[in-house]
Amino acid sequence: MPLLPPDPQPVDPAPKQRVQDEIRHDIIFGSLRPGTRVTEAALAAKYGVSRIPVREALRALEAEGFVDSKPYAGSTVSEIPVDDADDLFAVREALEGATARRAARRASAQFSAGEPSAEWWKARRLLADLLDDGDQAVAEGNLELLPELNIRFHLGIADLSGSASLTALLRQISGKIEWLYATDVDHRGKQSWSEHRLIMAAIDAGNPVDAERLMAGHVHQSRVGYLDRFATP
Amino acid sequence: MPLLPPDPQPVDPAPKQRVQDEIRHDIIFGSLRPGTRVTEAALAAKYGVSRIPVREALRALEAEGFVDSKPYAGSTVSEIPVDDADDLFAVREALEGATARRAARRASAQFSAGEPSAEWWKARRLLADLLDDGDQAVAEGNLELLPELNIRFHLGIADLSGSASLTALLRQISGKIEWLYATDVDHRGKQSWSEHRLIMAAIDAGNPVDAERLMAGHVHQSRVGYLDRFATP
DNA sequence: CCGAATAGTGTTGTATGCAATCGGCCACTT
DNA sequence: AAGTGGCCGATTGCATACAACACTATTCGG
Repeated sequence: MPLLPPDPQPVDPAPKQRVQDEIRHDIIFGSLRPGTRVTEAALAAKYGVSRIPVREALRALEAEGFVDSKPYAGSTVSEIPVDDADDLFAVREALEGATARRAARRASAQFSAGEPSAEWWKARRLLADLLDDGDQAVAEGNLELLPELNIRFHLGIADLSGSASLTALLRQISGKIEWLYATDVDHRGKQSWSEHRLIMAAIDAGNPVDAERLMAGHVHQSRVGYLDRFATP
Repeated sequence: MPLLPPDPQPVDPAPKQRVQDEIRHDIIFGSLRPGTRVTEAALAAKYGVSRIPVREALRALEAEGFVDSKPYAGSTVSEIPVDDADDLFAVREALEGATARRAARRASAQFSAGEPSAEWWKARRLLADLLDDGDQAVAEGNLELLPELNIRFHLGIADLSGSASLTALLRQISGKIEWLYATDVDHRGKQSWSEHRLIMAAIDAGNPVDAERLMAGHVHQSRVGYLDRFATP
């Protein structure tokens, strides 16, 4: 019986990154509940890779605060930091106010210096698509898509700010905050999403003051909304 | 010539952690300048371990924002985020205000509920030693010891707050901020260090309001001092 | 019957080897 | 001579193999 050619499967571009994103997604939105014990071997089998990529993914997720590891003892999914909710939102307000302000500054700088750079256009284009996707989701009532789109929008703004260190911080904190909403599926409605276009407009207009104010207010609204819902004072 | 017995060296307790701390220390304080290309093999040889612990350390440092890695292309030391200085300080004010406040709350909670837990005592003890070491360094004029002690004090307060997620965030941001001071050896003087005892006292007194106010003011002072020195408006 | 030392099992930590990929150099073409 | 294509060294990504350690259960002594 003739063997088929070795492996015409589409080559997996980056196993480690894929594994890391999958596990994080499963923790934030899905199946991996806090306290669950996760072993490298099990995850390796689940994703069809060896332990090494899984190890690296777990280390990264540990740095992001989603799993706790003890040497030779294994890893477990962290507890959702509900007690830190208010503080996390406070830090996020400061952080996202800064990213929005810087994004607006950078936008005007890009245009005043001739043609914007390629990477700027790429980031801006991504945001345009995200806004469209979100609007479509709202129009069709697919509110369950919003949490993921929401993260990506805010990270997109951070990218546009051009600050790697602020983006890294936001990546860490926004994941946690989205995690807080884990049990609440359609927690933020159409109102919250529509504010994104206002923020985007302020950035495009190169208006740092409005961009920061709108973003801080936007974040503050979700903070208040969260605390109203899950009052843990 | 007779061979010595195999390896009477004191056993290395945690190579990966040690390597990671060493590299980060070299980046923040020492020899590894931004833009330097770091290869796994070279670091492995330097620290006498195989590539795997080095890999994991580099991944962690990448998550912390100290190195940039591209797949199959290698890693380089990141640029010092001088442009983000003001924003990083702003975020840090919000963050450390929160940790100090929570540390004070937790302190009173520990004592009101009978005997404090063992881990609380351990963290508190560490801070006591740090404060003594810092005072001694100031008294003897060893100001070059202060940056490292400073990081550890602030992280110690975060530990005392009992919030893992806030501690993780601070770990990331405080490293960057100390990095900003890299070129300036004795940047903060005796005044700044002495404020630490005031903060500690407010926490021990279980006074969240004072703890937050003092800590925020303390951080704000270093922010102002930094911007005065390296004005990049 | 109970406590403590101990062997067993499972999991992580590290080392080595090989394959995939990137960057630069050189010959070749136009 | 400048641009272009392909080859080669260097480096990382991953898989397999083994060693070190933590946790559990079992057994032995009291």
